[in-house]
Amino acid sequence: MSARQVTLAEVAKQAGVSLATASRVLNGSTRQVSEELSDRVLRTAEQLGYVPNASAQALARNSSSLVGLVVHDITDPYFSCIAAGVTRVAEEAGLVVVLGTTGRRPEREVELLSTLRAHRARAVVLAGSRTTDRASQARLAAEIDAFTEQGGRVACVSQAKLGTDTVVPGNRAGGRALARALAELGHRRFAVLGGPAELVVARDRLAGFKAGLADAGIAPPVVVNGAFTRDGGYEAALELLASKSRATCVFAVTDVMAMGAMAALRERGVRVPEDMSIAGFDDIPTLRDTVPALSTVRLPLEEMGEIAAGLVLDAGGDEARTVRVAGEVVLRASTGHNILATT
Amino acid sequence: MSARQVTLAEVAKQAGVSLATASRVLNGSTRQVSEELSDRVLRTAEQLGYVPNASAQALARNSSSLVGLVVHDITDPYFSCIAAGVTRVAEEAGLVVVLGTTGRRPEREVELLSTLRAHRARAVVLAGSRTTDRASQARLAAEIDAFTEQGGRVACVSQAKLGTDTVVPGNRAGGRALARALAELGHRRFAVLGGPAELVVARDRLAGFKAGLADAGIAPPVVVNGAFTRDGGYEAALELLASKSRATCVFAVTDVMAMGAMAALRERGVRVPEDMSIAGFDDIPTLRDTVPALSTVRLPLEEMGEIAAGLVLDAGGDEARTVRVAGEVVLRASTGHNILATT
DNA sequence: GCGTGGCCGGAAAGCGCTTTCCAGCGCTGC
DNA sequence: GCAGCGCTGGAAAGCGCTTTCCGGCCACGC
Repeated sequence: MSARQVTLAEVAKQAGVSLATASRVLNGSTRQVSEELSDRVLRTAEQLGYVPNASAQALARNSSSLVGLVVHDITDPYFSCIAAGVTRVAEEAGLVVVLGTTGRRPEREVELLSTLRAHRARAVVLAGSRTTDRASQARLAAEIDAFTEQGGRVACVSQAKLGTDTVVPGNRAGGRALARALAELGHRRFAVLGGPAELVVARDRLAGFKAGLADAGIAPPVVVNGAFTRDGGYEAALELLASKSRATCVFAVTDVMAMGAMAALRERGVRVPEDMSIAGFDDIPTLRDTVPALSTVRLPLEEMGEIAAGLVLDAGGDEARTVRVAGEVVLRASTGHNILATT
Repeated sequence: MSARQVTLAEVAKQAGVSLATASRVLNGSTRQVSEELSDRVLRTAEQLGYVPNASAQALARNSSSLVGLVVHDITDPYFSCIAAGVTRVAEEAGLVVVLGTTGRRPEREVELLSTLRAHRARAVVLAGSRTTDRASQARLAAEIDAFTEQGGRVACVSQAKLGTDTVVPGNRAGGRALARALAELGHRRFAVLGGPAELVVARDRLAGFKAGLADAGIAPPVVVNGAFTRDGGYEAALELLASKSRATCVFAVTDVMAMGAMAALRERGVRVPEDMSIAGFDDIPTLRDTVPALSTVRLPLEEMGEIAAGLVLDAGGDEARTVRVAGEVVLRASTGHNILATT
């Protein structure tokens, strides 16, 4: 088996031209080749089923057609939406997407970046969330530097890294707007199911939410932290219930967490929104059909992926660009009016 | 900027050894190198921040560390779960996953395979569903042949392609078991929201379901075809309602379609399960918290991805292996007893 | 004491492609 | 009529690595 691969040399020989000519025909260099030879080469290439060896090209050109995409968990709809945006843009540009998953371990992010560097990836989109841990931050920054030094470009989604292009969702503003909208529904006592304390995204959303409450002259919320996952939301909600909090409305910093929280409430016989209103963040498409429909802050996730890919693919100047995308509050059935509203 | 990349040659020179020795140290060849030199090389490599050029390695070794993964839509939880399984196994094996999305266009699948071939990918997992269209089948088969000829391995999920390893979920058996289980709830008139007629997966599930009904002595279901997506389910359900079918239970061949269908029913004021029972297929984890909880046939999606990756990564013999994974009927709240059950 | 292996280092030949450089040729312009 | 230019084709030098092959060294055995 394993009929050896057709090489450019074979095509050239078969077509009776030099290696150089064949190469020029088959990849559109700046140089012209007469139509006759060009035709001949094209035809023989076709006939022999020639496929260029991407590694050899990458080596000779010193640049590959790989684009990295680093996410925590491709199963999480948040990331898969972003991934969809990134792949669409990359594929249109004729590039190939390398998917790396970190499982939320910072060191894995560094490893992946290093691997991507080994492959001379042209660019990489970091979609994971930034943590506040100093040490891993520093290692990541070093790796990013190495990557850019080598000529690669890096863009981040939602984590402003020094010197990289970034797509920044309005986490803070979204949280704030949501808090106000919920206050307008008459709620006065809030709880928040926050993500891990060290996650910047979670902190921003929480901070915005608190600010919004303050705007409305409402006391700060009870905050229960949990993992940034469905189960995290579930556990945090149970904890909240156990704490006998008197909150009438709970904000889960993520739709996925909100789903977990709703499951917990349901199990405990707490009705949504009658007994408790709940809101999330992200507006995950897959979850739009749930009952009761989840109030949330909509983020254009796929578009964010596209923007990130766009940033990272067109060279751009030297300085880091930042694209802000706004979140839009969407109130649905999971949040009701609080009839008991007092001052 | 762009401090040029550290090469093996530089490391070797700096360490005062030959290129060969440096290479042997830094990638564990069969040959031994004295501890002294080895240490020296390791140290300088570390010091200089040496990262091997993967393209050059791939070229020299004539094999890369890339594994392809082809899906229709990474946003679809079905695929993202499989993707998670594949990436986990691949990353453990020190390989890098290239993600390609087809947008359900068969020709795109062929293109991707060809790109993967150009990159000398070591293996590829095809997770897309097979269609019955002759022409695209043939082109795909040709491309697969070319890929394997070149030494790459191919595995498919749920589509038995000639000569490739395959992970086959029990679509037929699952559909059949589901039909029987629903019949036992007393339902006698069924409808099916089938996927596109040319999708083998959809057909198998439908065929199994029909067989199950036949087992129970029940008349064949009304079948409405729609796209293999949430919207497809939504549309199909509307169409079903418009047809004034008297079905008391509807089977959507996919959980995602079932979600769309439930949305349609809800909009039309049809209660689930009181007025209409509904069941899906796949048991998508993200959808497990929906209300009413969806009855379905559970497939171990991540595991299927892992198995596929495992098949494609360990060489195996020459003949195609097939691993069957069973679906498990899970009845939840979306299917109720049919109290009006007659014969 | 010398022949014979076994080991380890290094030189060098690729891997398949790109790209520079040079040679040849037909034109134009004076 | 010839210098000079622009254009096309080919030879060849890499790109950074792996791996074969060879040569030198040491240890061992007779």
